[in-house]
Amino acid sequence: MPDKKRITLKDIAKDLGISVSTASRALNSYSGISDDTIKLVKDYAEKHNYVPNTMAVNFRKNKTLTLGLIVPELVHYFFSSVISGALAEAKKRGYTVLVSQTEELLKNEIYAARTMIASSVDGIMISLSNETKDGDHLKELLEEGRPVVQFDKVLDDLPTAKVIVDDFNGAYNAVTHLINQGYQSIAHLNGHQDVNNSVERLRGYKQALTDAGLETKDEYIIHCHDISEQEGYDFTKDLMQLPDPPDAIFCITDLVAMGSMKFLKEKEVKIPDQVGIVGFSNWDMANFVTPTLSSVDQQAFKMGEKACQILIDTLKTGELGKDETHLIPTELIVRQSSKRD
Amino acid sequence: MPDKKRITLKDIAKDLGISVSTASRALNSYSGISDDTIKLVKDYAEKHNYVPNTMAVNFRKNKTLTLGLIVPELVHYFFSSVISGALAEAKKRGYTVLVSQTEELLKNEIYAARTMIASSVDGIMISLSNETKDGDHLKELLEEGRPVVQFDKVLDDLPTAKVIVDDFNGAYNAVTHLINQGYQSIAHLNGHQDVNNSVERLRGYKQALTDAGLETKDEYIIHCHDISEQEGYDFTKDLMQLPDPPDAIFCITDLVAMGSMKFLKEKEVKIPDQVGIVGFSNWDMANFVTPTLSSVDQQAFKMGEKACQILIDTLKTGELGKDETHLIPTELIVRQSSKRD
DNA sequence: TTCAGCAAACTAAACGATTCATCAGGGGCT
DNA sequence: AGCCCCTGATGAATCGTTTAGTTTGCTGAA
Repeated sequence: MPDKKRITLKDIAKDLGISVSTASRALNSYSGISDDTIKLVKDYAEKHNYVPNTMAVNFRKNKTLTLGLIVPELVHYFFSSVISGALAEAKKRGYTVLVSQTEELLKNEIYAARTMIASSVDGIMISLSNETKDGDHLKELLEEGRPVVQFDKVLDDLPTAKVIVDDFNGAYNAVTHLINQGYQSIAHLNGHQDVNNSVERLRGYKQALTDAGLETKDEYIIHCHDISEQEGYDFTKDLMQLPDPPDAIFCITDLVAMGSMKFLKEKEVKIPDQVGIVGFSNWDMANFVTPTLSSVDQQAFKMGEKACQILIDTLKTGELGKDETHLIPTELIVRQSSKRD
Repeated sequence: MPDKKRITLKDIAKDLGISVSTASRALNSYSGISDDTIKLVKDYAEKHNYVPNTMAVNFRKNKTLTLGLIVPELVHYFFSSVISGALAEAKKRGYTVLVSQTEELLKNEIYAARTMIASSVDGIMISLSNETKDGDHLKELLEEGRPVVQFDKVLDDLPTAKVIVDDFNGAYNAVTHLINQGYQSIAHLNGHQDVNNSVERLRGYKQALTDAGLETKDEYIIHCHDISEQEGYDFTKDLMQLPDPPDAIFCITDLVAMGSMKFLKEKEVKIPDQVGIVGFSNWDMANFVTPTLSSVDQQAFKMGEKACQILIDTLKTGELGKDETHLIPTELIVRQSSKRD
């Protein structure tokens, strides 16, 4: 059992014949310490490989330099990218990150929030589960003075900073692109109308059509329930059986787009010649399907970065985050599935 | 600024007219406290929502109930699954997890290890970066008595517990499956021979051929450098231009398999009729390519679980982990790309 | 010469929980 | 009655660091 005991401030002080407080101040470059002493202590610390005991520091300062990050699903291109961005920003600013996933269950989310409190993180970033309808468990954090930043799936009436994807413009640009490619009858596989993202994307879709002088048809707008590949398949089938089938489909998600393309390929409908497809999310698989799938990139990495940045800024200024919403711009990635010229 | 001050043991003691130590012992169900007092204290704590200050406990006990987890790449199906498994196990046993990624760079790995030490995690799980050739930065942890568990990409001569995929049997089963499907000339797109996984998979490939009485041909074994889709494409082209081209390809990775299939589809070679393909990793995209890709699932979730379990067991027993290697069995997922009957 | 002023160092308290060593009091035993 | 032992409770030390408050000693001005 190695357990090589770490050297402490006390050891330094004793060996150098100074007091513990002097050693502490010297290392932290506090005022009221001579340059000589500072050098002396720093050299000694360096040489003896002094590492301050973080637990003691945390305890004393009542800060941990640790942030909590709660996501619904970890094995997910979008969320792992968000985490990646948050980790990068946190690292840059000297913080570490405690990660937890809820599997889209409220009870896990509450548990995670409690755990974060217990681990005394300085603040948290969270993307809410689908089940979450109120934020009592987050209020507990706020009441303790630990700031919260919501991202992606947020609760509007919870007074915290929020970072969300610019779904409206993402959808708007995607549909406008389809129009520019010459598609005339564009359908939209949308999601639940009680989910914000779905609402915004639908709004963007409609606005793009309107702005281009195209009419919106109700039968071209279908709402998925569980946003699965199967639904993409089934609803595309429905769409293509309409008396006046669409010549392009804007899908709420790449997964739905996969199902959509699967059906079309089975029926030997040519993509993009006969029907154009654009997805949303830009999963890595968009590159690997045939034809490759055009998609709206949500810049998840940037979202993680931004959320983390806001959180740390809040911690630094000491103000308990303002209730501001930040939009992350999307980027349309055009691939084969929608390029007709 | 809310900052509702938490109640402390001292408060409880004062209000109840007992000593702090009695309160502490009562809450921790120590011996030598009457049942009456225990009930009294527990009820009071419950009522006033007492939460022990974790930082103080950590400090006092020199334990954090926090584990470190270091992976090369977070945005990656395999690694995010590992993390997911580790988080699940950690949660089950009351631990939290600090996550960090190295982007396959040694310098980041060293930094991450340092950060973990500084954050005083109780122990860490790590999958090494490609650049890592020695484990000095991990020895620092071991010397502090913090156990380390290596997984996936490991350094054999570092005396820690290791959890790795059973690459040999995974490859063996994949190739045997191809043989059973009637393929006779099976090629293998392998990786670097200084990476353990590659060596093992190659060994499994050869053994399967030998056991089936088939001969191994050198020109059927190609070593990729960066294991990319492009390489899969290029090397498959090379293979198919041989005077005696293979009728099946076992690819070191799904990504390589993607490239392989891309080439074959472009040349209108029928998969699986003319050429069978099996990949390794079972990425989610294996389900979305056409035809769907047979692949060896590495059970990443289980690997994370196992690594975490070993780590926590080590912590509980207090022994600094034995140098044992645990193999995680693989599972062959047969899809269209290799099913000929 | 004396003392205000200041820099540099020190002492000690504090953070909140755990735990070792101690103590009071009561019951049982001789 | 005197002694021991046991139970239930207490006091105080401790973990390593930070920091408020104080002391020391020196310089330079009155």
